[in-house]
Amino acid sequence: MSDALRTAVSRPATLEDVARVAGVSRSTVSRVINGIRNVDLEIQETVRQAIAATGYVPNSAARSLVTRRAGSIALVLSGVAGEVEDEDTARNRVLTDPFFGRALSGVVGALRPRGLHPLLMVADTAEARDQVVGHLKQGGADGAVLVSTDPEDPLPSRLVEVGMPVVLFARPVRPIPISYVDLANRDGARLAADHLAARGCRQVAMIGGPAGVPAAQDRLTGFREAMARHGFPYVPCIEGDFTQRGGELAMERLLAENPGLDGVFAGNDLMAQGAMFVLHEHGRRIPDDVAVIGFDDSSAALASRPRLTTVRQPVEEMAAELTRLLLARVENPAGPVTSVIFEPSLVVRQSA
Amino acid sequence: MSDALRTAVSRPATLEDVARVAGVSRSTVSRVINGIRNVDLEIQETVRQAIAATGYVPNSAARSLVTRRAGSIALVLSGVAGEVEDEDTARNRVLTDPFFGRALSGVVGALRPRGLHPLLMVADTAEARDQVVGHLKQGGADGAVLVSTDPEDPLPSRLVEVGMPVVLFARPVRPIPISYVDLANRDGARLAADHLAARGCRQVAMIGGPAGVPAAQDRLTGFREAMARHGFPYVPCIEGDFTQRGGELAMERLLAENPGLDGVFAGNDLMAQGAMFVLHEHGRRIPDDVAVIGFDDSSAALASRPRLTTVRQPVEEMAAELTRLLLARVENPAGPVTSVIFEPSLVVRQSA
DNA sequence: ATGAAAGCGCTAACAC
DNA sequence: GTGTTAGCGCTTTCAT
Repeated sequence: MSDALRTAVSRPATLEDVARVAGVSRSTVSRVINGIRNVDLEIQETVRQAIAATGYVPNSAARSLVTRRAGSIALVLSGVAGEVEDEDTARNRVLTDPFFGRALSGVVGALRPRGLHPLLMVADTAEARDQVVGHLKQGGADGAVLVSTDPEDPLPSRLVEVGMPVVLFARPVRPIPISYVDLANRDGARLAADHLAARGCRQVAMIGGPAGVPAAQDRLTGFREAMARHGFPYVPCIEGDFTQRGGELAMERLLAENPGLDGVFAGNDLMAQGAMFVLHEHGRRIPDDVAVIGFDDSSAALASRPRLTTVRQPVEEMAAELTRLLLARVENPAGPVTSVIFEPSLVVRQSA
Repeated sequence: MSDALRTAVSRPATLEDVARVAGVSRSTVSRVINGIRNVDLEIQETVRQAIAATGYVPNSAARSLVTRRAGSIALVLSGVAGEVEDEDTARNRVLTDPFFGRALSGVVGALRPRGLHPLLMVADTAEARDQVVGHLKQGGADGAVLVSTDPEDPLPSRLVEVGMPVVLFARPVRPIPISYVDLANRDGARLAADHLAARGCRQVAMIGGPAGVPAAQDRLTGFREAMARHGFPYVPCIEGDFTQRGGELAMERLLAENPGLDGVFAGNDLMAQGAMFVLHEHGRRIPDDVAVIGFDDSSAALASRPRLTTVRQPVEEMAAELTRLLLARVENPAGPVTSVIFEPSLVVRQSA
């Protein structure tokens, strides 16, 4: 094989190669590729053929270097504060959470039409957070969708400070200039309360999420407010940690303290599922003895028996909208900070 | 603000800036950053200070352009052939599958020490597959970890053909030169068979995975072989699709055809869970009337009552090893093609 | 041990 | 409408 030919085979084609084959200049080829008008139609065709003939694919590094666009965005899972668990277990739990899968699906769906893909980053330690910030500052991604499980997570503000386009899934604890999507959590809790009240429950309790999480607070507040309107001024609540096990523990305590309980509202489906297991163990029939309502409408809701009545959170749509918010910010970093609040709905199944 | 200062503030520092501040040349700074020896210790220190002072972060596009390394790898979920479902639903199902979360966790864990992050790509349509191939050829990633749900998926061979470093989760249907990790599925099935036989089950059946999937075939073969050794030459099997719903459907049929059934082995936990629901509905006690064994040891196994006895697949470790296999190939594309087979173990809980 | 200089492949002024 | 040219920020010979 001649040296010339060998080179032609092994080295990926460049714009220069295409230009030579088409008999035009680099710029013209570049224009055709980037869909810029002002190019003669015949020449366009010639160029296209040359591209096909050479098997040319634009080099993204070269393009990024000059456009200053990475052409990818980061999906950051942050604040996985592991106190008891080790790092691997914590990461595992978050990535296995059905909520995460749905969010991911929404992000991927919104990115697809633009030909983009998310860079997945897990920032569960201080070191990992630094790495994430570094990676983004390097231009590793054009922006970040942040899903933070820890309300005290410092990452959102840090990223905003360095001028990165960032958006947040859920309202930040402290007000910072950042776009976000969230659910009308109080409305969701009200839906649950109304349903329980309408069923005739007279002694209801709640299994709440971690006290520091705004969404958990809102759900508790909303639930208590609505129950108060129904004539039940006091609703006991035990704090859970959004895991099934947490739901089990909370339910045990709730049952011990309120044996006459006939309704439970859990801050998410996983905890509701745990609660149902415990109720079952204690011989309570669901929904006849105790009605149970969850939150999220995750896969866990359908994968439990009886099927879980739950407050649906349109996670996929929320994540998709959030991604579009980010993309808008990447296009125009000086644009307005927006937030979009979604409305929950009650999905009535068998548990209440 | 003066023009000069404004520039200094807004524009990220470059190697040149650092060099000027440190009073050395670009090359020297580059050497320090890349940890190349042959640099005077004092100068190294000066350079480090200059880096800190300027807040310099290397530009990854520029680096990639010259090194021809993207510094990221792709995690491709492929072959999500949706015939009944629409695209969104299919993507959702895969991303929400507990198996996926565990695999992702393993990949992330293996990448972290190298400071790398996975680019997540879902290739569920022919168009999406082209996009993935294009992205990789562009240099969007240095290699790909492929998790393929469809045995007929053309992506593995395509990627291998274009010379991309690729590795596969699970043995390819047709032999192609590709590194992979897999589980000793037949051994796993044998574990289940032995346990069921030891319990005294006399009429067992299986809910298999899709017939075209090698792992599903191996589990069926292994189960039948082992049961035959225990004196049960024929084991009925209904094919499921690895979803809970599929498990329910299969169990209904199995029960209709074999009312005297006292043991069921399901190809994965999700189907086992569905089977348990159906058995429960039909008044069968688990494990007293019918013993049930799943496969995977996914989160579903713990999230069911009774807790599922299952064949554990060390997905996280497998994914981590797979990632290391890929990294090795990226380092040395001419290196050997390797496959690593992991051993399953039986996790005995309550269902059998 | 350090510096000078040549690109990597592309886009975007700018000129024609 | 098309070509010429000047970089983008970095690594890497090659001199020194």
